[in-house]
Amino acid sequence: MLYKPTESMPNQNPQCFTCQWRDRSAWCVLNDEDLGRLNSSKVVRTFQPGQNIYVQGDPANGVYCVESGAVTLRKTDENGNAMVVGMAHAGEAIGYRDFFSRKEFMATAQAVEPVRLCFVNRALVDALLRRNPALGLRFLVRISEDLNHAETMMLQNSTLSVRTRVAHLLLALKDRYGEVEEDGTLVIRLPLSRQDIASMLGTRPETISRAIHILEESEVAQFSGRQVRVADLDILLDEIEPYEAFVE
Amino acid sequence: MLYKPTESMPNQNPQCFTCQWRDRSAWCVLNDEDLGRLNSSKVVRTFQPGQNIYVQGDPANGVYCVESGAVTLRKTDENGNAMVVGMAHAGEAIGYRDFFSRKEFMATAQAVEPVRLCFVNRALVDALLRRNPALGLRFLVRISEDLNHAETMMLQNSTLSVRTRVAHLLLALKDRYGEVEEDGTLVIRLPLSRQDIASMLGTRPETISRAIHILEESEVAQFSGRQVRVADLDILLDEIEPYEAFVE
DNA sequence: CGGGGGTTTGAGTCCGTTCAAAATACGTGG
DNA sequence: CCACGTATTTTGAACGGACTCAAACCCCCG
Repeated sequence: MLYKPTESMPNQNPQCFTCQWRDRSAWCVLNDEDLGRLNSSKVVRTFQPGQNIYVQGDPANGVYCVESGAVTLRKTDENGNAMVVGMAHAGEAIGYRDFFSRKEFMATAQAVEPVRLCFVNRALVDALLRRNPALGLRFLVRISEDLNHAETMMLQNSTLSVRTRVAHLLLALKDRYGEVEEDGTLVIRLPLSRQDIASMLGTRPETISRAIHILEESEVAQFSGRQVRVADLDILLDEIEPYEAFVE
Repeated sequence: MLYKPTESMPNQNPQCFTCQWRDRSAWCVLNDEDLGRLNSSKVVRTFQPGQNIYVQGDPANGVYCVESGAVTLRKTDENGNAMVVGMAHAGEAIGYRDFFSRKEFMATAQAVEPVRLCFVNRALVDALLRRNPALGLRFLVRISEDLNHAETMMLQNSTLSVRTRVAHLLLALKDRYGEVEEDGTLVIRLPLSRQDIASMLGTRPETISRAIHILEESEVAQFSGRQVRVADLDILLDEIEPYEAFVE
């Protein structure tokens, strides 16, 4: 699978001032002067699907900011077990958790779509933090949300069936990767392979296949490759609310 | 079970300046003036085992700092499933994650030992953060470590057997709750009930009982109530390193 | 001595895993 | 454009670890 840079990445040298994510990213608190520093010091890099942006164990010498595409964050333990612990999409930063807590990355970031991102080195991040304390608070909010998300996933993984977890994942992906057709059908284009989905839900690819099979039999969703069609969103929602119509 | 306040909490009104955790807590970056503000505004509260310090859903209107005792952090989902997502011990802060990210607590904090802690209200935390940006960075490091820990637990819960997870937990608790006898035996006093251990490892109390039974049969550790005796630490370590002596 | 919550043990079941093979998708080279 | 080799996905069958339900046991306290 080859992607020509000119196709998916028309703008070869994006400017922070005109970045479409400027208002939503953590950097939005910067004034023009500091944004200028960021703009001139950042390094733009591109990655093809499957390529690693950084690897667990690498020195965490900066923060990355996704400009386009999607990224998985994968954690591996000493026995070689691996798991996708999160994703990052356009407009979001990655690597900041490790940047703040450790000297090295505690996860591997891998492109799942063609990715373009900006690298901000440690010296600059430190300088910006000193000049604008609000930036630190921004990251504080981000990481707090990440932590809440991680603990929510932990709870889900140990209390919910794989089938229900797949339903949860579909609902989480629908905002970013879904669109509604004229007849009301929700169509989601999965950014992840079955293997990655399995890894993300803490289970095996075979189990994901079976869960998908059951969801299709139950008329919840139709899968063909990475395309998912959900005719009735309410049926999908029923999957995650077991006791919905429970009347005392 | 009744605890007389005078027994476990001799010092009724601790001063931040003489706090034994002063150098280790996030507040260590404060200068004397700010520490004085903290000292005069903080509210000291005590809790008995089983009592809730705050409940999931409460407005997160401040940060708590554990002065003595131990606390569990328990998260509950909309179906009523609950899980212990973490613990906090003397010298550590709690509630800061929710304080920064949300308007309400995303977990319930419960005393598992008699607890004394200091409450710092939102206005003061905000003021201190403004006056000393380094305080924010301190919390940033803390939360980053929490996040790393949460993701590590996630990985463990979906790749390791309950038996191995119990071994991991013993090793994690030994630093704080263990002591070594003359003959080299490690004795750990568990701060948690079997129910809480199960909840912490994402499983059921019955499964914990069985895992403990097997660990005893395997001569890894002897359990009697909340006391655990580990004769040979290496045997316990073998539990968590499956491929230790693997030679190519 | 008699509750009552927590813990342990037992038996049966289920969900997810494992191992293996077949089917499908995909990128490459002819 | 089609044929081929490889990687991913799906399906099948058997196994196993953890769950559920239930009863017995314990220990702490009243």
